[in-house]
Amino acid sequence: MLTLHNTLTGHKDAFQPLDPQRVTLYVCGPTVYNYVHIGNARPVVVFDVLYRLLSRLYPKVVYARNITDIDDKIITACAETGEPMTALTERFTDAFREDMAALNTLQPDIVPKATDHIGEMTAMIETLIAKGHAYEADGHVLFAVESMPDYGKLSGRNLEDMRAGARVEVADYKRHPGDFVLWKPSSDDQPGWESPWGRGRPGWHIECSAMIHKHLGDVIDIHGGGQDLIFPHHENEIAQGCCAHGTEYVRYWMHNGYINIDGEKMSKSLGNFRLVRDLLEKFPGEVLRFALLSSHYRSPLNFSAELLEQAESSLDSLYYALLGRGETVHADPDFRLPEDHPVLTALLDDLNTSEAISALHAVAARLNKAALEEKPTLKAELQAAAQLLGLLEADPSAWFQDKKAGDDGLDNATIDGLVAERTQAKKDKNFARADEIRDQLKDAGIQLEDTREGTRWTRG
RNA sequence: GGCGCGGUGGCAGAGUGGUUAUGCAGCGGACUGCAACUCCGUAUACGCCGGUUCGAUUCCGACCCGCGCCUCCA
Repeated sequence: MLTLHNTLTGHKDAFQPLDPQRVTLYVCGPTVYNYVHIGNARPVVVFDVLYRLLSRLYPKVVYARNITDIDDKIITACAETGEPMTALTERFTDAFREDMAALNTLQPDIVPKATDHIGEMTAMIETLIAKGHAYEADGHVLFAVESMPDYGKLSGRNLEDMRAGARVEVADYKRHPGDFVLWKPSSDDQPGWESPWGRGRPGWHIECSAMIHKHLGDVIDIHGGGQDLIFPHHENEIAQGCCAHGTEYVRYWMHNGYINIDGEKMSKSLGNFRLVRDLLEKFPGEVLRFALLSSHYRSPLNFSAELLEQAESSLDSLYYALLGRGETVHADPDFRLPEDHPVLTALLDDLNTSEAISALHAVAARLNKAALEEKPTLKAELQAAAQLLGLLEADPSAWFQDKKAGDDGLDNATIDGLVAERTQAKKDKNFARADEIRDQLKDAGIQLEDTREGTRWTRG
């Protein structure tokens, strides 16, 4: 049984899909005005694991993750670069797709773009106005939070507190300080679309509600995102979705914790972010993925070079188990991971990825110790279990040989030649020459290992 | 001010009312021509103070410290 921590209830709940034949998952995607940082990547990787898990448990999972390609930050970025909006957003959408692919995440089934859904958004806004949940004022359309009795239920706040705690100047056309924009007017130099309220553009929250409604339905099973989206974004989505369609909108809300740098939240506004793109220059994507999964998704994760180095060492040891001691082992193609496998049960417990990784190491240890005839099954077990986490999908020898190719200035053929020369030297008991070659390669970052089946080499 | 989260061994990081987390790094040993990999063994821990209990890192209360949201943000 799968249990998930639901922000709405505040504790772990048994997951019961509305329709077990069609589980629906929506995750908030990026606003494409910049390259994404590792904090943006965390929910993508976390919910990728959830997607893999759900796909094992249910016959059909529909996973959607949006692209926000209209937003004031985008307009600002365009003004700075002088680039047309679609050129800029397409550039960063492509970059996002590439970066996430490098982290070995699966493509969602649906990747809707906000600008393709302006019609759905205006239709939803009209519904909200018709039902008395929204009003037009000063060229804007605003959601009236007081029209919704349980507004604030996700983030645990009430309207009185919000009025008292308002830290920003409230626009005078708002009936209540908590009222939020559904549609706002665009000036002539800003991107905009014709609407019943004049030329304008959508507010931030409406796109997700409209796209969920169109692609997934009136009610979805799981909606995920970063903790900072709980308020106001997801609270307002609930308001829109519930009030427009008279449903509960989302049944399970899941939120991942932040990534910190030196104990402080990593964010674009603080300027202490690490771009995925830059990190990929130094570490394989799988190392970044492993680091992101090394702690529980709801805990803060302190990001550092040491974290990545430890992740790489740990991942190496798992790949070493697959690589073996020189013997040739083919994974058993008929192996199927049992329902009570420790890696699976760890993930079923609210995605306990650190425990799952621990269980992975236990399988690797058994594989390392196993008799040759037991290795095909254990190798298949390790790969099948790791697949749930999106790990260990590379060829083991390619993992070691290719991961830092180019750093040492040696191509694989040259290395193979030196290794062959050393093997001959060893045969001739010329250990001085053999060690000289090994030291030379070691200085270039290449380790040699003598196995029963011959010498093999690894980078990094 | 309102709401919420967390403080675990050198580092990362799970978990539990009594029994080894796990990984990385360290130390000792086996293997090896020497190494590497692997295996075996091993040290170091649960913020502080009370309470409940036969027994608490795990439950309860107070305190200290750190962090987050309340405003764009994964």
